[in-house]
Amino acid sequence: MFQGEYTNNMDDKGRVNIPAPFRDVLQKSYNQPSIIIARDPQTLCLRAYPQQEWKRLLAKIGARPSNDRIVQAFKRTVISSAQEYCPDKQGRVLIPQNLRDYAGIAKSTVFAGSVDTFEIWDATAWEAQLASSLALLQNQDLDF
Amino acid sequence: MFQGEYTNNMDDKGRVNIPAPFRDVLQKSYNQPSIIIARDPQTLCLRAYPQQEWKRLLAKIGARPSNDRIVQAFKRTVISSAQEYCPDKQGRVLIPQNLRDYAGIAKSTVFAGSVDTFEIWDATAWEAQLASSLALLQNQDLDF
DNA sequence: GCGCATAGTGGGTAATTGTGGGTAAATTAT
DNA sequence: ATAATTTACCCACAATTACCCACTATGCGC
Repeated sequence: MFQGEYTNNMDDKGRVNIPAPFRDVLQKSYNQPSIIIARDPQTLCLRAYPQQEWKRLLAKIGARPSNDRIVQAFKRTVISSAQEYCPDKQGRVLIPQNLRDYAGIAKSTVFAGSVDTFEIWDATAWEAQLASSLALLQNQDLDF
Repeated sequence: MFQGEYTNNMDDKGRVNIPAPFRDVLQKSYNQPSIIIARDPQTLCLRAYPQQEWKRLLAKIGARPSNDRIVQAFKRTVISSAQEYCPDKQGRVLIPQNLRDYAGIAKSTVFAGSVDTFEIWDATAWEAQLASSLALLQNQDLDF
């Protein structure tokens, strides 16, 4: 399972290193080095899925009526952006321009574990998001 | 399955390159390089079907009573515009004028994967559509 | 403190993909 | 039938991406 937060730099070609611990999870828990990266529909970040988790998501979508507006919107935002990536020998993937734009990724990039997927953020956006997430939790009674 | 978003330029002759990953899917999953392109009845874009998926669609239409008004409208908009295209050696197809007009395609053209078909958009129209799809999803509780 | 291993970064080269344009065939109109 | 226009096919170039190698930085054990 994916956990932890890591910051890596995207180079001029648009490549970023997938944190080694995440690559380990892919290898050990999923026996598959490659991931599917797509837009996150709710927030301006990207989400990376191991193949198995991606298939699960597709199955959920497939179970719904295909003329559903939400399903259509989902296909247009998420499915359309999704692509499979296999890290190179150094553990990097090339994030295409449209996805970089969506998440506002300039250079400093944050990888955040999210149990069975992980998120990819622009470092600045990540900090802002973190602050607001904390603010939300502080006004809440948590039973865990 | 078709996924990912790609932007290619239509040249002066009206030809556009089908993104290589899509051609791969056609070859590997459908063993057939050619596609059927037709108007999308719901939005101002074109939809490309592998032969097999197109047949499936025709079967669905055939199952309905042929005097149904919806079926008639569907035939007049979609079926009438449909044509089979085989990419040339460079992977391009020539989109006829009437279809270009329908989708408002000028030059910059977006190909968006949509599981078992893919959509063809004018780049500007695509961006507008993407923005509204995102707006729709962000106000939604998604259970997937 | 020193060396080794691992993680991350930068850059060069070769292959693939995308683009522009020319010529021949085919289609349509005159 | 001939001319004009369009479409199909082919070749060459440009841009992008994948792949490979080398270097740096950091942590860990000795």
